[in-house]
Amino acid sequence: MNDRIYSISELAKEFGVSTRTIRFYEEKGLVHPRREGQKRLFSNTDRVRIKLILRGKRIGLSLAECVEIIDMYQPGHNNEEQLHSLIGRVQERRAMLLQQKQDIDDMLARLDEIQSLCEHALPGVTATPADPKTDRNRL
Amino acid sequence: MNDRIYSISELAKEFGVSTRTIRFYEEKGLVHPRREGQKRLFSNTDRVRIKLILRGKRIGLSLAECVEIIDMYQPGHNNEEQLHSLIGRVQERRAMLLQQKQDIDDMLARLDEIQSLCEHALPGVTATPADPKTDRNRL
DNA sequence: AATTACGTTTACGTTAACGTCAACTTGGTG
DNA sequence: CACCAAGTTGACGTTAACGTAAACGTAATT
Repeated sequence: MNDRIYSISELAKEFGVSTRTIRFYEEKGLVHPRREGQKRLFSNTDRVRIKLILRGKRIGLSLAECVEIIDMYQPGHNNEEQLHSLIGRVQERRAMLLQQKQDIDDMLARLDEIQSLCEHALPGVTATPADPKTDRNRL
Repeated sequence: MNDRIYSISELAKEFGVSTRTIRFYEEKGLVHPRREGQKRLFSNTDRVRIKLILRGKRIGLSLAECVEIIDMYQPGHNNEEQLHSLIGRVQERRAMLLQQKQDIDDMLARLDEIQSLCEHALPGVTATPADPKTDRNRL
């Protein structure tokens, strides 16, 4: 059941953040490590939450927004009224994410243009051989 | 050639930001409105730049990062050395954007799960009839 | 006993991206 | 003219998300 425990520096290293950051997340109630004396003991649940937070941050969500999404479905809180409002929030989020994907595609298109301009302006056209896995110009 | 001029409040309204925000963007050198006495006169170029900035912000870029992308290709600055480093930066950006798309897809998947859980927990399963244009569960 | 590694708390500092407010100018309108 | 709407320039305030530094605890190693 992957019930390892993790030290703070272990997680900090795994995710490439400072220990200060993780302590900050605890202050904000984003994770709830147990204590052994003073030492924090992080569960795998905590670890996953951190992972989700960082994923949210990468797409520009605030910490508050990350938590909102992470904690959206708390089983037990299942009153019919609440479920419907939850579905509403899910829909809103979905719309925002789709907008973001559109924005990203627009930017990728711009980058393609720029790169193309660069390569035309270069003497020996040294176009990287186009890795088929990532080539956005392929058919 | 779409060479209208725009007032600050006109642009503020169009993009749903405050005039303060636009003045702030000028302070930071993101736009360069001409002046008629004191009044700022925004060109269509300025308008497009603001649009691009807001697009960048939606996906979590800082203003500095937005400018970096917007101003990436300045024709004239075309020294071979610089073109290559520019292509490098373009590649980095592309990688980040692809990572973001992945993150967004992961989140959309989570949202799908949550919604599914909600709907199963509801008495009359009132699943919205699934618009085929946006239904992420379709085959 | 001293050093090293890892951890802790407390507290103040920092940066970005604006918001807010006050005091002023300018261009029309009744 | 009196007045209002829209604009201007400072200048200070604010929030989020950490960074940084000081001063200390604990456990293992030398």
